[in-house]
Amino acid sequence: MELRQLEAFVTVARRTSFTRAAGELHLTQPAVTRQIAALEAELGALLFDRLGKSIQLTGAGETLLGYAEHILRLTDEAQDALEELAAGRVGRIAIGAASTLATYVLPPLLTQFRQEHPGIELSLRTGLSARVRELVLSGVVDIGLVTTEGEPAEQEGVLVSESLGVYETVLAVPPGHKLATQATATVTELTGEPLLAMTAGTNLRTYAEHVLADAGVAASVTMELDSVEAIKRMVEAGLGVSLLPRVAIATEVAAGRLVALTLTGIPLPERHIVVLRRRDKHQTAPLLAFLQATSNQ
Amino acid sequence: MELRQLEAFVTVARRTSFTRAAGELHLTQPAVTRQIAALEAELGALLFDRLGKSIQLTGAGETLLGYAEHILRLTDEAQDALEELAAGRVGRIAIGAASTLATYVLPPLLTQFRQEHPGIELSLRTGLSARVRELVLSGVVDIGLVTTEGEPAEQEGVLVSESLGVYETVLAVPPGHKLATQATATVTELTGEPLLAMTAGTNLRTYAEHVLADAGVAASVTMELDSVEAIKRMVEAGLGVSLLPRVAIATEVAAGRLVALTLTGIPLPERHIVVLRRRDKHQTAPLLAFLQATSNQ
DNA sequence: TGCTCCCAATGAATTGATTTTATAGAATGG
DNA sequence: CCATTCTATAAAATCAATTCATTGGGAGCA
Repeated sequence: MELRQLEAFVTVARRTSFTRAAGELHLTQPAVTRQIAALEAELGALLFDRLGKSIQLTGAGETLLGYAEHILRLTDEAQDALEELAAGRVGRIAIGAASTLATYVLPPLLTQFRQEHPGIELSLRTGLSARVRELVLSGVVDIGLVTTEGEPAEQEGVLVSESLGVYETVLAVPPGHKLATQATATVTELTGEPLLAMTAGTNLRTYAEHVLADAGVAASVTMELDSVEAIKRMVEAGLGVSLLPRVAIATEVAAGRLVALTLTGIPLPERHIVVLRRRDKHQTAPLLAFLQATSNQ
Repeated sequence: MELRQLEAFVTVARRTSFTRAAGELHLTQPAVTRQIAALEAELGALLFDRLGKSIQLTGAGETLLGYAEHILRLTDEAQDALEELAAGRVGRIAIGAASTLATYVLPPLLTQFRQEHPGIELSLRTGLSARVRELVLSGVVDIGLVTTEGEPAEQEGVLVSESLGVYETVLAVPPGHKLATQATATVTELTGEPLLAMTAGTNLRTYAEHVLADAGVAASVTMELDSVEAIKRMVEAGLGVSLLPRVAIATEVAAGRLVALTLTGIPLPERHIVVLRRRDKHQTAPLLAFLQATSNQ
């Protein structure tokens, strides 16, 4: 059974004539005759009674006709659905993102994207940057948003990277702090300051320790927390200062609850916000739209 | 899009491998690759991301997979349905029958047939024998049950005939009648008897008149009715006698309410109960079962 | 009855599509 | 880095479908 044969069959049944069906199908009459004959042979059933000049569906033919019309309608629907996908009107994007980015960068981005592309489903998985990289590699997510040490390699293995900008770490102090009037701060100015930090093992903590060590500053970590949000509240409460991503405190800075000081004289390479994807994974229309939205941010 | 391609696609998707799918389909791997490639080209969409060693359905692939599985399930169902038909477990027989036969011959036949073949729908159209013949010719009914004058021709044009037996016309008299003790009667014995007859124009009336005329008997038609049932009631009531088909009074004879006398010395050829069908119309399994049931009667 | 028209079926040749064989190219896993 | 294990591709062979030309059979009409 082939769709071509079913189409011929349905046409013959509708026009009650092999010859007329042939015309409609842009075929010759023998071709149609043979397709029906092939169907009949395979199904082991006569589909038409050949009553001399006219033909008539048999019971088997009527039964098959119902199925054939259903099947052909489904093929049309399938094609329509794929066109919708190709046009980017519907679809699905699976995003993997490092936790900080998922919390502070993605929400406004996704909100806007969802408004502009209401037909596209979004799914989000979060994790450490290394884990996100694995998700992209295995194809579980279409793209990953991670942070990197230094300028990302354009391409490594099957992965393609594109930087969305610098992922700046700033010094967060409460408005009343003695450094709060400055726009910038050197790492050495942190000497003696009570420092709030993420738990050991996180990217942020590792980076902070590197920064301090490379500058020869022996800062005292007075409190260790497992949540950026918690650290922010502590700093606001005047319990100390902290090195935090600029994107993580943008809201508090705008509201005047925190002050962000750009760190100068940092010996480490700048970190970047990077979009990651497999080179060999097809970029669907929705994905392209999303990538464009992130770039324009 | 062809079913062969969809089958290949579904297999590849299920086994997540062109090579394994090829084995399952009893094809080589390049053949499968080409079928998928053809699908992708026609649909204008990538169906799988080729991630080096492994492959993964794209969004378009997932969309198509749903349709493809649905479509393939329908083709299986269609084949099953046609097998049911071929096996004669389901089906439909359209029967045309002359009115008398429909009333007195068919009911017990159909009752039994329905019990033995509960899956087969039966439809019945009645009419004069000539009309039934037209219905068979035009293919509106699968077979016709008619009465004929004389032995039916085995084949005339596209019609095939088979006699089911003699359609005997007998003399119906009430139990107390003077002829009621005889088993047979000659036509001349009808002289002077009050005769009840069908309305002019019916086959039965025409036949009765021929019988009487050819025997030189001038019988008086005392009452003309348009229903065999009515005539039977009148004869039972002693209002006269009548020439009726034996099959039409079998019940009353068995119950002792009427007596049937075989007519002897009839100059006309015997009438037959005949099954009529188009030679070029396929005999389905249900139809064959029905024909066999009628023959065994 | 015979004639013509019209339709489907068939045979042979051709065209077209699919499959196989053999091989290349690419990525993974040790 | 090498061996392995995938998919992709090129060319030849096989298989299937289409066309052209023709036959056969029923229907309509004189």
